[in-house]
Amino acid sequence: MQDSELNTLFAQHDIMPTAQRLEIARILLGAPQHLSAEQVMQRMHDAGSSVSKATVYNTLGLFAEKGLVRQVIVDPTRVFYDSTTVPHFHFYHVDTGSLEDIEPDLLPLSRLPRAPDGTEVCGVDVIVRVQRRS
Amino acid sequence: MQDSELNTLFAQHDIMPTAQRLEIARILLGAPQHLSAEQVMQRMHDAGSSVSKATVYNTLGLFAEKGLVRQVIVDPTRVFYDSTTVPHFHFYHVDTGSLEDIEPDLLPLSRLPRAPDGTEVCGVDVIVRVQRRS
DNA sequence: TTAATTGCAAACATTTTGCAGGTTC
DNA sequence: GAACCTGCAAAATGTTTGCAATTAA
Repeated sequence: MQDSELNTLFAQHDIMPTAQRLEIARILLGAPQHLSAEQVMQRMHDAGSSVSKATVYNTLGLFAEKGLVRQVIVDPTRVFYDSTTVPHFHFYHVDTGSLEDIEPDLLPLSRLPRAPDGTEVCGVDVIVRVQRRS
Repeated sequence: MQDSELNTLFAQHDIMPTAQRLEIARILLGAPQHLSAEQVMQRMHDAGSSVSKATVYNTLGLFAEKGLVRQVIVDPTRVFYDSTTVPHFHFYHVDTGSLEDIEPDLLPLSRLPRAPDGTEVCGVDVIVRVQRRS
């Protein structure tokens, strides 16, 4: 992804571009993937970039709030950030702690139930937990 | 639920019955509900029972492992324990942090995708997040 | 008596926050 | 110069663990 694209994306999502945010976006949005905050930090460190832990957490939180990435909650011990924001579902490999996208047409969620009175749906998560076959 | 029932249930799930475990089971299994560890502790405290935090956490973990209750992971800040173990799905009220069961026939998940090679499905979680209508 | 459970406090891991210093418009 | 961002360290949160004392088979 080019920096010009990223800048457009940031503008569309009302995010002020800074060096650290662009760096984090380059890592996370470079491919369809699911990374935890720690994994993002690790990759930045590997790439020789120096960003503080607080900034990584705050930036990922900001990205999620602004709709640039999606949080995936499958494990009480850490949040994953998903670079794919179009609706789709996940396999969660409980042995490895990794996420895998499910092709949307493989899991037809034909109709959603009506939301309870006074509420509206703001997200649907489907997680199929899988383990190594015994 | 009667103590004799609970004892049978414990035996079926290979759980050694102790006073604290029965107490926790009475609270959690008394109705279809979704409680966090802290909520269980609160209820025990309200009922005048004294059980340590560690025992509550360890007991809930044990119940989940033995299949007596189900963990529901919807919020990175806490795990809920669901007294209903038959397959079903959830509304999660993001405003209140509470869970509500979805009637199974209202959400037809007709066919699951095949699990990735070498893996088998060990659980399916569907969470419909809802918020107060704006 | 031997194994298992409990309770307390301390440890843990992830995430958030307060605040001083720096950057951007 | 006003508003915002960054980074460090400290705090907060939910959960787990080590270990001595207790309880159960």
